[in-house]
Order: sequence, then C-alpha cells, then structure tokens
Amino acid sequence: MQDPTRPRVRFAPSPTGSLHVGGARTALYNLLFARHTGGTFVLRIEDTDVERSREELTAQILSAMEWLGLEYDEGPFYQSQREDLYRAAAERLLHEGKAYRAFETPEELDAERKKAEAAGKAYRYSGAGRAIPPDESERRAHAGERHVVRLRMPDEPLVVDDLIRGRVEFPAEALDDFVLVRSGGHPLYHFCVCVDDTDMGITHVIRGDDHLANTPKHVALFRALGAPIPKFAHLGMILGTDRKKLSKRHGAAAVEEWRDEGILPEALFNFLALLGWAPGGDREILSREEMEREFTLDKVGASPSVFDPEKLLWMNSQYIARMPADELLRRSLPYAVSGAPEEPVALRAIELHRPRVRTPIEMGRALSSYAHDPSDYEPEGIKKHVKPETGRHLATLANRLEVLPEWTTASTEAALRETAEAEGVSAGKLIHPVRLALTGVTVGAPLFDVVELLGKETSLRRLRKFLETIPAPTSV
RNA sequence: GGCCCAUUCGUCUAACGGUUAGGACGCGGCCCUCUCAAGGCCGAAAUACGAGUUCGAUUCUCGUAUGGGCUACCA
Repeated sequence: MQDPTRPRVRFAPSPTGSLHVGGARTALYNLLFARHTGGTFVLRIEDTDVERSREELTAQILSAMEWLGLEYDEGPFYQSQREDLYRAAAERLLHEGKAYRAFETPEELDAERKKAEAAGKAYRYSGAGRAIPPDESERRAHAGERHVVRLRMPDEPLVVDDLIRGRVEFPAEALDDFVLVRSGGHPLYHFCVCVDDTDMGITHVIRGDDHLANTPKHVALFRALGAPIPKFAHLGMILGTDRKKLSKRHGAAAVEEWRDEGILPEALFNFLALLGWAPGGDREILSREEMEREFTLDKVGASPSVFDPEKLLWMNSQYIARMPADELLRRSLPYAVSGAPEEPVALRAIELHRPRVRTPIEMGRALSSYAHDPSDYEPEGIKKHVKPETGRHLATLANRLEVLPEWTTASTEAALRETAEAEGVSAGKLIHPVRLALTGVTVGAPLFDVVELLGKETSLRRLRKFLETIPAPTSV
C-alpha cells in the first residue's frame, strides 16, 4: 500500500526510440531521489501513440535501464492498457463541465492556424466548443459526430512552483483549451500523464526542461481532476558539443551505444549523475551508495549541460583502475576475440595493462596479444627501430636468452642489457625492436614484464619469427 | 511571431553579497621512464554585455545579446 508520507516518483519514457542519455539521466535522478528519501520509483511506459510506439523499443529501453542499474520499484505500467481509466476520467470531466466536446475537424483547425500565421498572430483555438450547450453536445456525440474533448482552461495565470527553477508564471492568454481525447477516442499524452500521476500517487515530477512549458497544462488538469498537484523539478537539457539538444547527429546519444563502446554501466551512471548535480566538495568518483545518500534536488542546477565523451572515457578509466582484477578479467574476456591466456597469466596481464586501457574492449585486445603471435608488425615501428645491424643484435640476444637458466623480468632484462653492452649499443636499440617482435607494436607495457608473462618458448618463437621478416643478420 | 527557461575557464561544475573566483576533463610543461600509459608537481584558461540596488556584487533586480524549450486530434 502507498505510504502517504513517502515520495513517489516515476520515469515515463515513450517507446519511440531507444533510451537516450537525457532520458537515462532523468530516470537516474528519479531513482536517486527515491532512494535518498526512502520513496518509491515507478516505471511507466507512455505508449498511447499507437502509430509511433513499438514493442521492441520498450524491451530495448527496459534492457538499457537494467544494464545501467536503473531499477524501479513498481511497474512497468503501460498506458496502452489503461485506456478505461482515461475514458472514465474524460467522462467525469465532461460531466462536471470541466471539459467539453469540440466538433471542428482537423482541417478546419489547420485552416485557422494558417490564417492566424499569415496574419502574423499567435494562433489560439477559438473556443467555439465551450458555447455548445451540454444537451446538444451530448446529442451530437450520440449521433456519432466526430469530436475531441478539450479541457476548459482557467482564465487566470497559472503558476508552477518548480523545485529547481522557483516560481514560474504563465499568462492565461498563452494557454489554449488543449485536446484531452482525440476524435478516435484515444486519450492524449498530457491527459494520460495527469490521470496516471494522480492514480499512481506521484508526489514529485522530475523530468526534462522541455516539459516546463507543458506544466501549466498539467496544473490545470490536476485541478480539474480534483487531484493534489505534485511538486515539479525540471532538469536542464543535455546538449551536444555544438550546444544543441543531444541527438543522433552528435554520435552516440543512446545508452546502448555507449555500452557497445565499452563504457562501464557504473561509469556512465556516475558521469550522468554529475551532469547537472554536484554533491559539493571536489569529489568526482562516487559510489552508488554515496550518490543515494547525498542526492538532493536543491543541488541540481538549472542550466543545460554539454555531454563530453572525453570526460566519460576518463571516468571509465577511473572505474577500470579501481575494479578488482578478476572482475575486470571477466568483463574483458568477451572482447578477447582471438583468445586469452590462462587465468594466472591473464590476471597479471590485467594489472600490467590496467593503467593503459580505457575500456574492457581495449583490455580484451591486450589479453589476446598474449594468446596469439602478432600477425604483422607496425610499419612505422619497423622503419624507426629496425636498422641494418638490428638483426645481428637480436640473433645474439636470442641465443643468449635461449640458455638462460631462469626466465624472469630481472634475468631477461639483465641478459638484454649485457647483450647491448657487448654489442656496444644502448639497451634501447634492442628493447624497441624486441617489443615490436613480441607484440607487433611499438607501445605497450614494460617490455620485461611482457617477456616474463609470455614465457621463454613464446618469446623466443616470436623473436625468431620476427628475425625472418627483417633483413638477414649481417655477418661480423 | 508569442510564451517560458538558461547564461562562471573550451567542457562538467564550486563559491547560498565580502574568496588571490576553487576542483575535474581536456590542453601545455616538468618529474618518473625501455615505449605508451598511469601517477606526482607546475601552468594557461571563466563570472556574456549594459544599467541599477548596495559600503561592496559571480551572487539580488531590470534590460540587451546568445542558446534552448514549448506553441499538434506527437510524446
């Protein structure tokens, strides 16, 4: 049963697209608010637009929410299954004279709108339906005449008390008698929202700024419904780097795209939480518990924020740095497409590469490099590090390594340095080509750690294979 | 067009009338170093503009500019 002293909030996506990061942030703030206050987080799917809503998109949104850790307490409720409720509410509003039927056709309305536009005036619905006596309205409806149901808006200004923006007043002239129910009988968005928020006992509406201008409609509706008016908190929009509302044009705008990029759910969660909210102090990396403990609406900012993928990636690397090795291994393994070494080696490789990767995808690649010999060598590296005498040096080194009694970071490094000295070159002259030989690339973990992890057999095999691909050792 | 919202380093943000305007990402430098990272230290970088109110404005008010949102029988 609903506890009247506990807040109830909701996230209400409409399944006309995948879960957008803006929507995810809204859901996240609702969740944090609910957890902080001991309230309840309800999920409601707004699928009243039968033309645009798609079932598979609902499933996609649900799975993205689960992945991100956006768990709800009640729902999902589907508006498409609650039409009786809306119908009854519309009936009641009609009965009480708070709403009325209007019989204009869409074409007539369109013409009026165009006329107003041409005259340079703001369009408003004529209000003709208001004047139709109830019995006539009833009769025409029963006769099957197509009509919509409109709300009778009050003539006074409507005030929205927003927890983030303060008091916002909307002049009465700006508000139209908007449509509650379409001529086909389908209830419309604003109507469903208010009926549902009332029915579900929603106490706080936390949503995007794009709904602020709709809020006076909702206030009027709640009043007409005789329902308590929830508190509102309108969040600033999330923008792309060009300061336009974030969308597909900006690249990844959907949660699952970031998932596919290798962003960890906890990193995205943390990043999104900080887009518009600052807990105070200088902290950037916060645990879920800390966020739940410290989240309050009064620390949420009103201005829009630009989504910065660069910072997200940094945050991801911070989570990678803090993750237990076995867990990081588990999460990276799916990306080790050409195999991974045995677990003991893999766990050590994790530690070696942890500070060098920003995603499990990169880690997976690093793991694979231990299981598979390089198939080619970075051309730039060859050019830079392979000199005429390099082959000879490497051959000498290989022979020396071959007879090493023990194979460790220290012993192999000593062997290489001794070789270099004997050949009269700096250690770097050997280190770089050896890295190229063993890994195929010029950058990576400290060489002798790699050598030890690879083991004697693999290291020597890769070294000799490399020797075959470069100019033959010149004789002394 | 009308209505509404927003405006601190390039970006995310702190500073609830008095601060050398703080932190983080990114950027540059130095240190560390076999490379690349990570890490440490240092640095450049902001109160959109104009009026008020006030002894004093990033902070309060009003205008301007810029950006955004809404203005459907979409959500």
